[in-house]
Amino acid sequence: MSPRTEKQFERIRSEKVKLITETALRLFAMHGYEATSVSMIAGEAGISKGLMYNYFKSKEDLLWLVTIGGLHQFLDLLKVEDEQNIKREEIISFIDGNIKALKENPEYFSLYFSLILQPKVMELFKEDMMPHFEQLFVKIAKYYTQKGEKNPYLKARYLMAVFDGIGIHYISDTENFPLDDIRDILVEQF
Amino acid sequence: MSPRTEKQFERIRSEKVKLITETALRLFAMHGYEATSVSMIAGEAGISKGLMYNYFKSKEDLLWLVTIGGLHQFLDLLKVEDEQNIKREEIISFIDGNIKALKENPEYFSLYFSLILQPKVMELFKEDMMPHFEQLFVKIAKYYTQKGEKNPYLKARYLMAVFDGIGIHYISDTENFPLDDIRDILVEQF
DNA sequence: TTTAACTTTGACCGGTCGTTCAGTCAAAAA
DNA sequence: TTTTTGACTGAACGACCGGTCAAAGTTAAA
Repeated sequence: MSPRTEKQFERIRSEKVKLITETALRLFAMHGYEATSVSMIAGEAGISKGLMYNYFKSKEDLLWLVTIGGLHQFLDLLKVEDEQNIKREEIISFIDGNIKALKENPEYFSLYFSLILQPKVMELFKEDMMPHFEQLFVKIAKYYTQKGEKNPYLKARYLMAVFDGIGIHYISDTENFPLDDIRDILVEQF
Repeated sequence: MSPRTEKQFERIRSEKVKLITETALRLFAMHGYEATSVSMIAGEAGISKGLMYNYFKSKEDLLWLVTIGGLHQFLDLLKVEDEQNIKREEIISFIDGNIKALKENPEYFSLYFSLILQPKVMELFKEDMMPHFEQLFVKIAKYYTQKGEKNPYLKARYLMAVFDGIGIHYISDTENFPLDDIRDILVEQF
C-alpha cells in the first residue's frame, strides 16, 4: 500500500529539516534575517525553493523554529535542579554552561543578539522568551539574597548584562577574545 | 546670476541632510538596516524617494554616513587629553561619558550593535572603526598597568565587554534597566 | 507492472526593492 | 519680466522578494 515505510519518510523528513534549519541559522547569523532570502537558504542547502515550503509554512516560521529550538537547547544547559538552596557550585556551573554554549553555538547567539536589538522583532519573541529568562533571573537573585548581598536583583541584572557583553565580544572577535581568562574573572567576581 | 546665494543653498542642504540622517538612524535602529527601505525613510522624512539620491549616492552610503558620524560623536565624548598619566578620575569620566552617550544616543548604539553582529557587514566597517577602538583599548590597558594590575590587557578587554553588555541590556529594556545603579557598580569595580 | 503516497522541482505570481532620470518648481538675480 | 539655478518630484526600470502550485520523480507494496 505505502510506497515507503513510515520510518523511511520520517528519516527523510527529519534529515531535511535538520539540513534546512542548520543552513538557515548559519546564513541568518552571517547576513541577518532580513538580508537572507529563502532562495539563498535553498541554494546553499542544495534543494529547491519550493521544497522549503513543504517543511516550513513561511520564512518567519523558519526563523521561529531556529530561534526557539536554540533557546531550549540553551536553557537546558543551565537548568538548576535544586530550587531551594542554590550553592556556589551551581553559579559556577551556570557560568561554565554559558561559556560552553557560547563556544558551541556562536551562530545561535549571534542571531539571538541581532534579534533582540530590533524592537519590532523583539516584541514578537518577548512573550515566549521572557518567562524563561525571568525564571533564570529570579534564581540568580535568590542566590545573592542567600549570600547576603545588599542588592541581589541589581547584582543579578548586572551578571546577565556582563554575560551578554562577553557573548557579543566573543562573537565579533572569536579568534582573539580570551574567553577562558574572562571566565576566570567571572568566577572570581560573581 | 545665481537664483539663491551659496549660503542659502548650503543651509537648505545641511538641513535636509540632517533630516534624512536622523530619520534613517531612527528607522535603521528600529527595524534594522535591511528591513528599512529607502521609500520608508523618504516617506517618514516627508520627501520624495528621488531626493534621497540627490543627497546620498546609495543606501549603503547613507548607512556609512550615519554610523561613522555617530562613531566620531561618540569618540569625542571619551577623549582623554593627558596621554602620559591616566588618572582614576579619567576612567570614571570615561564610564560616565559612556553612560551619558548611551542615554543620549540609544538609537546609534542599537544600530552599532546590530551591525557588528553581522560578519559580512562588520568586515566593511572594521578597518575604519578598529583603529579608534584600539587606541581606546590601549589607553585603558595603560591605566591598569599603572595601577599594578597583573593582566592589564585582559582587564581592559573585560571592561569593554561589560560596557557593551550593559549597552545591549539598556537598549532592549530601557525603561526598566537600572542604569545609574549599574554605573555605581562599574565605578566601584573598575 | 501498476498504483498509491509522498517528496521534489522550477516556472510563475504580485509586489517591493534600490536606483535612475526627464522634467517641474520656487525664488533670487538680471 | 525674464532668465538661471539647483532642489525636488514621481514614474519607470530591472532585479529579486516571499510564496504557490501543477507536474514530475521516487519507491515499495500490491
